[in-house]
Amino acid sequence: MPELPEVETVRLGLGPHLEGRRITQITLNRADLRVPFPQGLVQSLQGQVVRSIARRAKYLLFQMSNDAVLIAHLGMSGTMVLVPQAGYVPRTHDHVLIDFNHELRLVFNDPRRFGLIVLGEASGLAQHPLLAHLGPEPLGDDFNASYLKQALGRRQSSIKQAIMDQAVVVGVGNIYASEALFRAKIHPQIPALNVKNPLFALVEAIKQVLLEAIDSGGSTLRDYVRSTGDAGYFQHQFAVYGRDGAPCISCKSPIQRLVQGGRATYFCNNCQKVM
DNA sequence: CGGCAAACCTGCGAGC
DNA sequence: TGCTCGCAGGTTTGCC
Repeated sequence: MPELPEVETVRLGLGPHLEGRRITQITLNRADLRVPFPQGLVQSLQGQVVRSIARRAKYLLFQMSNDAVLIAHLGMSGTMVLVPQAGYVPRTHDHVLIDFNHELRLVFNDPRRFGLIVLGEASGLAQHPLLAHLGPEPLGDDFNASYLKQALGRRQSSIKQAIMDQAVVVGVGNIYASEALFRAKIHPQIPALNVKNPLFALVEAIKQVLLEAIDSGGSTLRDYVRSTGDAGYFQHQFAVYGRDGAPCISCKSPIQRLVQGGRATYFCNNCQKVM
């Protein structure tokens, strides 16, 4: 499900409600998601106060008062929704419940179980195996055209697959890769090393589309909802994603669909020609 | 190291 | 109504 804008929307929704709150109870309704829940997960977190909720790439990082960090990933279909404990109605795939004082309950639901919840430590968190290999944040200053030029300089794979590689830049998934390439007028099948001047436009396109999507609360296609349970609405702004056969918003020629690395890519063959 | 297919898992819509 | 197939916001693994 979630790419950076969706994860960031969840983070922004959870932070004000959970920061400063104490975990009073944790319920694990199964033993694992993509990976087993760590031994000691409950003991490490129970009774601790959430100091802050951060995000790195598509990971949510709950910094606890005891230096433990709850690292959560929503996978393809995960959601984190806050509900009043009293009003909670169990649903299929509610795998983890985290209760806070003042009767708040954080519900982690994930039908496909591609998400994960593990533990890290605040000190040296960047060295955690899940985080160590990640590239720069797309909204930071260190993600810029000169960085991207050196990062892609020897890449034979397509530009679309390259920008979805979390070692190149984090947070860009299948939707926003297509959308950013459309905005930068770059054909998705061009080998990454062949993209020269448009790299500046691509950097700007990635930043813009992610920021606009965050402003819209993310994109809801199937599973994703905000921490309030409400849908995002950036899906109504898609220029190309899921629009194969429909007219390009710029030139009216039909949007094309192809498959790259097993993932659907949408693009305008007329507008996206830049090498 | 690079690139790519397959694997992980459930649900939904399309087509027969 | 009910089956099968294909497809879905991600990441890892194993094979060339």
